[in-house]
Amino acid sequence: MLTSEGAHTMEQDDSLRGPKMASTATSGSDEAEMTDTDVDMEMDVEEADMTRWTEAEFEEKCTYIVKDTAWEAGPDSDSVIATTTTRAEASLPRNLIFKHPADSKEVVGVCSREYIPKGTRFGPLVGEIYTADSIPRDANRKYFWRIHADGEFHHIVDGLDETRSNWMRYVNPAHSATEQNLAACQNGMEIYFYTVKPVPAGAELLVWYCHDFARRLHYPPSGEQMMQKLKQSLLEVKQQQVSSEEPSVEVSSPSAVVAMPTPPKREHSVLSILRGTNSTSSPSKREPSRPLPTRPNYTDSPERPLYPRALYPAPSFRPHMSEEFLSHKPGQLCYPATRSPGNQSSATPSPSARSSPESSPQGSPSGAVASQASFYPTGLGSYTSYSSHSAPPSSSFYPPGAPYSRYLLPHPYPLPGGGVPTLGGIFPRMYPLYSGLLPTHVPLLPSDPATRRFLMPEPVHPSSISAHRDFLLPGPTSAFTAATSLKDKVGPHHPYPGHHHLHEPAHAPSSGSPTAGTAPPSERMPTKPTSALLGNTNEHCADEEAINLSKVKRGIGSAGYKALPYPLKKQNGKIKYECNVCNKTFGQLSNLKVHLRVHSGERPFKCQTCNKGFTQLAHLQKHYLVHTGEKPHECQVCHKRFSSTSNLKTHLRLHSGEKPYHCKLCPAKFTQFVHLKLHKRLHSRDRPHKCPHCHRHYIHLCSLRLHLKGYCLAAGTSTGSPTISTQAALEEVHRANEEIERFDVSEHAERLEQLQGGVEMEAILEKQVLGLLWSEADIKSPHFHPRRKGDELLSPGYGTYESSNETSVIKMRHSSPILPMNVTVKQESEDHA
DNA sequence: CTGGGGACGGGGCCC
DNA sequence: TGGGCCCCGTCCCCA
Repeated sequence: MLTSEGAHTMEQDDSLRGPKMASTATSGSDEAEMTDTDVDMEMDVEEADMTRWTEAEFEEKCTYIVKDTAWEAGPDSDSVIATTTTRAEASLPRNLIFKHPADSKEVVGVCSREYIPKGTRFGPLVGEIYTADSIPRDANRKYFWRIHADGEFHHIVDGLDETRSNWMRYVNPAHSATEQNLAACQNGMEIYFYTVKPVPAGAELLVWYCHDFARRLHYPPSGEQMMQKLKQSLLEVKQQQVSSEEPSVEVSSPSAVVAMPTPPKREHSVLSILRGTNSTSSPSKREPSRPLPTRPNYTDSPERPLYPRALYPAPSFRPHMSEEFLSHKPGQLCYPATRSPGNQSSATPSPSARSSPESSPQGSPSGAVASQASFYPTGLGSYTSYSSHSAPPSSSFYPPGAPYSRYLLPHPYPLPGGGVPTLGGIFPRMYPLYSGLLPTHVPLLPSDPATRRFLMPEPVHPSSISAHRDFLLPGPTSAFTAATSLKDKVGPHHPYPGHHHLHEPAHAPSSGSPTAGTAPPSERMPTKPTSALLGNTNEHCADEEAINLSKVKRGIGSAGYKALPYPLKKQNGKIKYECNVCNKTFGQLSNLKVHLRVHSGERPFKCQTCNKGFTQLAHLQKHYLVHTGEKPHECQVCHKRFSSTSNLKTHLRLHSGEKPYHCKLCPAKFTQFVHLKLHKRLHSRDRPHKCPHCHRHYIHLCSLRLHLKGYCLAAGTSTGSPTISTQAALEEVHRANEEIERFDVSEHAERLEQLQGGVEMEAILEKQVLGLLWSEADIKSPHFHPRRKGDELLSPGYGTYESSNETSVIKMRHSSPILPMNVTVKQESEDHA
């Protein structure tokens, strides 16, 4: 989608709109309760160079909180989730997505599903807690995170065990300040990751310590410096021809983890890495819980430098999202719940390459190169090959034309020059040290004001004001869609508000749903829509809300800051949620979310038997009766059975004799609307007198002439029609035409035509058919019922002209408001013609 | 053409 | 908030 012509559509722009936009909108809202200070603070976040922030500042100023997806099923639970995924994977917030290598479901990184604003907090990091005394002697320290209290070491949070840690363990370390988008901070006794820059959709989350944290651990303030440091060390080691049997140093205390420059035990020799060969040692020895995966070896060339994959990406390289992602199986995207335990065994080569900056960043170069996938000994210092690939533009996840490509709203994020990031442009960011070897002309992140403006346009809809950043309620698909109103997101070029959402496969239902039983384990019937991909529209857990942390901490009532992801209206004192596409309003947000699937085309509920998709689970469940043949609804009169209540109700009309669909042109009545529609065709046949301006045609010329006497909207002023400017006036004209139609099919028109009347006659006709309807004298009368049965609208000479529609009491006016129309039977409308 | 039924979409409301 | 249930409406097919 890099070449998509829609690269600059509003949707994309809007999708990248950040907190600044939202807060700006908020500040101008009537509903806004933000103080100037609040706004300033948020502006601070937007403008600030967060790399210099203290941990306290992160905690105080950052605006959004994204919590983990609830982990309700314990490891011993019988739930589907528990049996198919680990806690670490299941905890992934929905606005994030795992990165997988090809042909493997191993998690090798974490990417954003969509735009994530600057100042977003993830966490806290979850893992096993070790005190200085409880650290296992043989502990793998690659996922260690040190917690300090009062300047002293307090305990370790170990993210090694996927069943006891959360998704944050999978976040790869940042090579440099350029690519770093997360800063790890300790707030209280917890570790959090804060976005230090806006994260475009599809970008990989790459973390490095915040200043305070790094200083506390005696680490370089940036991954770049760490890289340089390690690179230098590596060269030294190389010169010394360190053997692969280099003894490792066991670290026996947490402090040693930090202070000691000695790396933990390695399995890969420096030599082997330099040769681009794998260590002969078994990966599983080193990483029992995460065996080495089998994956393409891009480093088998001895000529390749430390970043072989960066420099020599395979021609067929593409970011390794899940297979499902690439194969566009909506039901099996990288959703934690769909993961099977078996897949997890194919772990990445170096789990340490993951999220733990604590493990032993200061490890020796030998450690850094011990694994081809790990240039840093452990933790943040470890760089896996996969992490090197980092996050591609979202479009890279979806081949052009892929069914899901259109669901990625932020596709290629727009660039100032109108271009989009290319693969070549990605590598410099991923591999800053070697960026000189790759095209660097395409910036990847907005660093200049112009770009920022481009990526974060001002709000376009006043109602988006409500979607300020203080409280980000998850949108249909993501925690961050709430940051902007849906209307903003949709934009003029984007009729599908939910398209930026990935179809998130849902976990299988635990209930005895009729559809559940037939689906194979791998293709269980979803119980939750995706998207938000909408949203995954999806269907967000309450804990997935992004909350304005700063407001909360300031003790400001949350109610006044609750932002709504959709434009609001107040009707009769009740809040209504308005669809930005069709302007329909809904009393409940959930209804709107479901409704939005109509526009997005999202059909997250798929029948496993016939693969048909549905927007609602209930529809799928009803549909399934087709396959089972079940007809749960029985007619109590004839005991005939039906699959739906709707059809039973229609059927019951046969017994009751009810025919609610009346033809307005003749006495015909029907039990079903469709029958009325078909019937109506009869009335439209053999009408030779067609209006030259609109679709109407009449049996009699006099009817056409009457229609042309100011009642043809299409004719406009050329025929003397008044300019119709109000809805009420339109309705009046519409009803007038209905009256003309009724007259046209009546026998009175037949007789009138034979009279060959002149202009004077036509005037009389108009007055008779229409004029009386809105005579001021009659309007003034509260008892005016021109179409009341038995009334004679036409002069005695024309006999009685009576509409077949007895209840269509038309009350017209020239300027006074239209009186209510009593309709007791269902009438076909013009739209149905 | 009319009548009957099947299937499905959309939305409201309640929990 | 999201799921479940219910209802209405619509389209299609067939006798």
